[in-house]
Amino acid sequence: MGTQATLKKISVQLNLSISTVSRALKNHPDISENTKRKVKELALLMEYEPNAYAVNLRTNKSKVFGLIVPAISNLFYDSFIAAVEEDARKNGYSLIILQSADDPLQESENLKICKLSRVDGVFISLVPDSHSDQLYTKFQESGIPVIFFDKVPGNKLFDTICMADDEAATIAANTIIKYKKKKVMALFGNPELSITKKRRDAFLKVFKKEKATIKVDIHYCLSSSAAQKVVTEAISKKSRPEHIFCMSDELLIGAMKSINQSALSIPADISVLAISNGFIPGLFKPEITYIETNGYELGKLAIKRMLENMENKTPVKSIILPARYVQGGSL
Amino acid sequence: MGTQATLKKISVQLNLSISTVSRALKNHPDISENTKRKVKELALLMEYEPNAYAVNLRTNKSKVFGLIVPAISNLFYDSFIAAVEEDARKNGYSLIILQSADDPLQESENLKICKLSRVDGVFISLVPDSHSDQLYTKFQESGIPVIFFDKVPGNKLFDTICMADDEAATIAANTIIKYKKKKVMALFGNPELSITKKRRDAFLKVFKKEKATIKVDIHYCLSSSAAQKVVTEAISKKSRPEHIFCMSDELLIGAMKSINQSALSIPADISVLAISNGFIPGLFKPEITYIETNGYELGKLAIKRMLENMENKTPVKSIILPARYVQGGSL
DNA sequence: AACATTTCCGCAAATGTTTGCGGTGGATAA
DNA sequence: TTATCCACCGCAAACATTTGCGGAAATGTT
Repeated sequence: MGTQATLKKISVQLNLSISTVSRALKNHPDISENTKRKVKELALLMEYEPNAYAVNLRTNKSKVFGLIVPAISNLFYDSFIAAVEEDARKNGYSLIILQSADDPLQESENLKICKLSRVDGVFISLVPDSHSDQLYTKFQESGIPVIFFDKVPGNKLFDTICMADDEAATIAANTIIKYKKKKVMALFGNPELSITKKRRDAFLKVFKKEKATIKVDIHYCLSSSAAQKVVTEAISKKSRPEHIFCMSDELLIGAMKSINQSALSIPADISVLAISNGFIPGLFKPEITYIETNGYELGKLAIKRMLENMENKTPVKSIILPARYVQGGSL
Repeated sequence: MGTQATLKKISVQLNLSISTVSRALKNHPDISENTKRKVKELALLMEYEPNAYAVNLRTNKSKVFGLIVPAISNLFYDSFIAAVEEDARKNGYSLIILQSADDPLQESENLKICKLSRVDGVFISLVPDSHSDQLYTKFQESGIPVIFFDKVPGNKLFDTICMADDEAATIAANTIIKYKKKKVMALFGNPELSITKKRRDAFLKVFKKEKATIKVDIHYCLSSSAAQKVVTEAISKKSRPEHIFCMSDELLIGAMKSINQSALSIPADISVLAISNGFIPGLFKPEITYIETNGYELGKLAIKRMLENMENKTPVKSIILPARYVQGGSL
């Protein structure tokens, strides 16, 4: 602490100016090989490390990205974060991670923290009822790229990276039809979220064509336990659903807890299909058939896009990750 | 970007000195209420925000903690991170998160990144075969607290926060004995890890007293799929185990996949007990009985300890979070 | 020998804040 | 009146780095 090496200390030792030392360490062509060597040797010896604060102040760059998610402890987000972190580090960037706890105020707070710590870019997945519009537009205006993923704003004014939500939901619906299920229970998340709307609309659109021979019951559940509750209720009735569709891992977990507590067996008594990150479905017996939403790949795309933006500002873009059908034994 | 508010700009507008503006915003007693008011008003109007880089440079503090884990995408670590993040933010700190990918080199890299970005403190869970000793001792020496959690160094020279590993393993062993299981298969993780050693030793110690009436087969598995493999092999033999113990969620998942693919039913044919974070066991049917290792609570303890260290340096301390037995239906 | 060019390096400003110290003007006390 | 004190404020250094510009010495060119 007391004896941190600085450019100045090196320069004094070698009877050079600070600027020469600085340039020597950066291989500036103005400096002779000889002094470069001497400087570098001493720098190594003194364990010199550039003071990030000073560099940041001078260059007005921090080499840090902000990453805001509703929650870290989530199978989708944690793999997303993992992917972003990997490639960020490879490119000399660090990640400040903030969680909004599904609270719009918290989210605004987090955006402000990003602003204060002057990050070079922001990744964000919005909470329901987000009202942080002015905050992130201000980022954009001041030239700091904001990349939205998963839960994105409705309009087309920003960089967004999403799953192919409609494609996934369409695949799901078509699969259900293909298996000739007539009584379908469909579990969706918070209806305020664009992701929910997209999946629901695409899902229903497919069934609209089926001339009402199929009964589709939509339920909106805000949590895993909520899903468990409605499923328990539904399967206890005599006219219980033949099939349960879950738009997320969270809902799938709730549904499966309910089914596991019942006497019903999958897929004989009731079949199950989900949109999922892929980890959870493999834990059940039988393994659940799902349409994959790959958080890791989404993260890779997001950081790639961010690095592009670091290079040179490109026009706003919407990236969509295609869906993939993974066969299990639940349907 | 071009028009960021600074102390200087405010001071020019009001015909004051920079220092007066600075002090006014900080409620320094030297400044009159009148000027304070004027300064604050203008600051608000101009949307002044202190330049973090400059503050850091001047004060030599960053209000940032580094957090290094083997992997983010992990049910234990992500809840740990979530807990730390919550309380860090409440106290004005941000979190830089780095993953070591079970690679000692990566881990050293991460420590260096923490050093370069001059974090105010470090949380770290070590990878197997970690050789970053010099790195983190250097942190300590330069007055930057390092708090180890979960996977900690063997010696007692550092702040550590762990589960009550021996207690958990002891409870597990005693439970197995209580249920009169005679052929036990025990799955442990990487034997190089102190956490594995602690759990294994405590586990075996209990059985040592049982005069060899119980057969305990220890297996070390480095991954979920490795666990799946050894379990599949074991239960296919005619003298298959009556019970499977898993020291972690990861191993439990592998074991359960194997059992689910077999015709064996739990707990009739084979019983299961795990040490777990608590999320995974609830997904199976029947729910798995487990001894809880609570990542979230561990995180709360870790950040609390860190904040204590920020206040004033206290002597090295080892904190242990007691274990809790949670009854499921698998035993 | 005079001039031009290259090679190598230092000066000083600039980034935005914090903070020790000193200074001014006015009120109060002796 | 002079000394004392307080309330209020500014000067300037310091934090460590980057970078435009200019300049001296060495080398090359006529």
